[in-house]
Amino acid sequence: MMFSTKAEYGVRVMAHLARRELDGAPGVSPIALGTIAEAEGLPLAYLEHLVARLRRAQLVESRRGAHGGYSLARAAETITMAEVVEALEGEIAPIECITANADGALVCVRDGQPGHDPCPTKLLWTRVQGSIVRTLTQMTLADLVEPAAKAQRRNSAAALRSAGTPRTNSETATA
Amino acid sequence: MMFSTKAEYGVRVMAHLARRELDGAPGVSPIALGTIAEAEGLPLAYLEHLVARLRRAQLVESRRGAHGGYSLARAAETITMAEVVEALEGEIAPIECITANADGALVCVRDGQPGHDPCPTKLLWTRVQGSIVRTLTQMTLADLVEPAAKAQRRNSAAALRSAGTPRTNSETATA
DNA sequence: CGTTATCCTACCCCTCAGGTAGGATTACCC
DNA sequence: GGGTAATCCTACCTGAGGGGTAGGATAACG
Repeated sequence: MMFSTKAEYGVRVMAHLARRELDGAPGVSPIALGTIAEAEGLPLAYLEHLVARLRRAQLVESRRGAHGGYSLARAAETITMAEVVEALEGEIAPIECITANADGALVCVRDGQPGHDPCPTKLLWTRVQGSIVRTLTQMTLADLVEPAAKAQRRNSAAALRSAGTPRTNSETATA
Repeated sequence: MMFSTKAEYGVRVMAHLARRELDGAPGVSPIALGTIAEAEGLPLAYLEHLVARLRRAQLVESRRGAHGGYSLARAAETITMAEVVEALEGEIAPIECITANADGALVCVRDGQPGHDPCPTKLLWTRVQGSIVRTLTQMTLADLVEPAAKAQRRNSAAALRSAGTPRTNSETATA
């Protein structure tokens, strides 16, 4: 596996927060981490570390003390999965030598040594990196949660209006 | 970094073999690993492990004894980078729970537990996996080596025919 | 003031990446 | 056939990092 469980668990926490934000009142009370840990079946003490990264990246906000907890720092539609994964895992790069300088240009650390062409393999890794980052950037937290929330609304409200909601294309799993 | 140096080094070995195949006579003597190790500045003993994986995946062929070495098992145009990376790193999956069953369909190991929707995050990881595999599959070893070989021919033969070779699009680095 | 939560620091175990070492085997060449 | 140059194979080592635990300090309710 290429991403650790940091990304997996952390994304689940973010999804949990986003889902709550769709259901409940918008600015209402934050969710305690213990609640999320229990619901997702993940160890609380470990989630604390992950959520600390999310907080430092200003993706979640915290309220301390009794009735404290976490909530999204911004609307789910404005949070890209690239931000989330990067906050959890660190910079996204397929291998060490590929890095992205300020805005998007991919460079190989061995560039500028005129002796040899930049590693001929650079072409490969830059493409891989580009495709990963593009995929992660195109998808927002809201995209992740929407289908589930829609299904839930369909179940709980039992077809208040059975037709009409336009089909989003976000469930067509890319094979 | 998401791929280890196994992928990085191994790809460089494959590129080295492919480049030699373009230059020299096609079916000529194989290249000793020591030669490659020296040229690429990589430890021989470690490359032996990597090339063993490539051999088991039938991507390279070996000849033992004096004047032995390695050569590509197939033409570079028919070897996709997905094969190479997978031989070196094992199955390509962004996280543990996502795997690809026989032919391309991506499944989450937690699918089929009807209690909860398959992890809502599945949508994210399947997309990431898809984009990585797609990128890796679309590119062949020949694509990697062609630009370098072209530049080299341009330098050494000093414009035998200065025009005519149709432009391949493989150098447009995706930003 | 007690309770409930976030915060922070330190530690721990185990796997695996990354590499070394040393020998067995095979094939060429003189 | 014997030296020699290569692949092959197994075992081992070391450090870093993943995946947690533990315990307490701090803050906000009531």
